[in-house]
Amino acid sequence: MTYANDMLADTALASDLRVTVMRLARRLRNQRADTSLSLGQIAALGTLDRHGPLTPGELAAHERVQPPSMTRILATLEAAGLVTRRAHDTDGRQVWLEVSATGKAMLRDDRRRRDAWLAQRMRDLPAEDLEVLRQAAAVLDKLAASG
Amino acid sequence: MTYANDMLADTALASDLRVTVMRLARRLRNQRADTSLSLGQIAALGTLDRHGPLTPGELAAHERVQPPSMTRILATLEAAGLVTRRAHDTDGRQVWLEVSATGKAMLRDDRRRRDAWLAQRMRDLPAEDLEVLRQAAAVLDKLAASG
DNA sequence: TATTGTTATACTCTATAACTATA
DNA sequence: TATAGTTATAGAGTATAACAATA
Repeated sequence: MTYANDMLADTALASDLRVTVMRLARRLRNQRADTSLSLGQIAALGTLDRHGPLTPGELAAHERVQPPSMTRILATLEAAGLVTRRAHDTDGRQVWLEVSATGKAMLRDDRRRRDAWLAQRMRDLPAEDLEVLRQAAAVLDKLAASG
Repeated sequence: MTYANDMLADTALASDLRVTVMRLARRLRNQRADTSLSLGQIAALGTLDRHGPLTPGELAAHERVQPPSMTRILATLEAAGLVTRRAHDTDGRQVWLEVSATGKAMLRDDRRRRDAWLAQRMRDLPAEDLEVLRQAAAVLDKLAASG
């Protein structure tokens, strides 16, 4: 196959890559820790952990859900002791949400299990494949961030 | 942590790669053609297209949903003229499902749009990055298929 | 009696609309 | 009046349980 910077070839590669990425993502998704939390709940918890204290409205915007949906998600997370709320400094209508120590531990555990699954499979790869993955991680990141 | 150094490095790479793959998959997923079909409906149609004539039960097993859920999905796909059914040869209880010409055209269009989005972004990458992606596609495929 | 597929019904998740409290 | 968050209610989507037709 002589690819060069041929547009047709790029489209074929894009097609292959898309199918491959989606397939691997499906495997990784199914590998989630067997907690009682839903995917949306885990996602909200993760976002709150990464982006520091947020108000319910900000968190809803981040997760691309409507405020009432976030209210429900938060009710579950608070009942499980994973998220705490504290008063806003200046605005009595708003609230600040934070991930509790329990919540942080849960996220760490969730990530650890997912990483372990992938790392286990990577151990079966030859060294040159690992080198390819190292370089690919950066390039895939560019793609995900672009546009 | 009593990991060997290379094992630690692999775990870190696994973590990076997992986050990256999931992020790109999310972008690709959101890039779907703006049809009235849901993700589950598109997935069922695609599976039926790839794996030839299937019975509702077989298709449900493939998609990891329960038979009643598949019944509902099929009702929508048939109403839209994307799937047809025909009598089983020997077993009167079973039915064979097939993707109609309209359904095949819809799938082609859906794939074309997704490929176009990714290919467009790949055009902004330097040649050496494309070479990395070419090699990575094969390696990622191994990972997705393993275990 | 077992199996394939459908219908009946319930649960989860998310949405829009209406409400309460602060600004 | 406008905004942040919650409560009320409705619409997808999938599940289990019960049922009809066939093996």
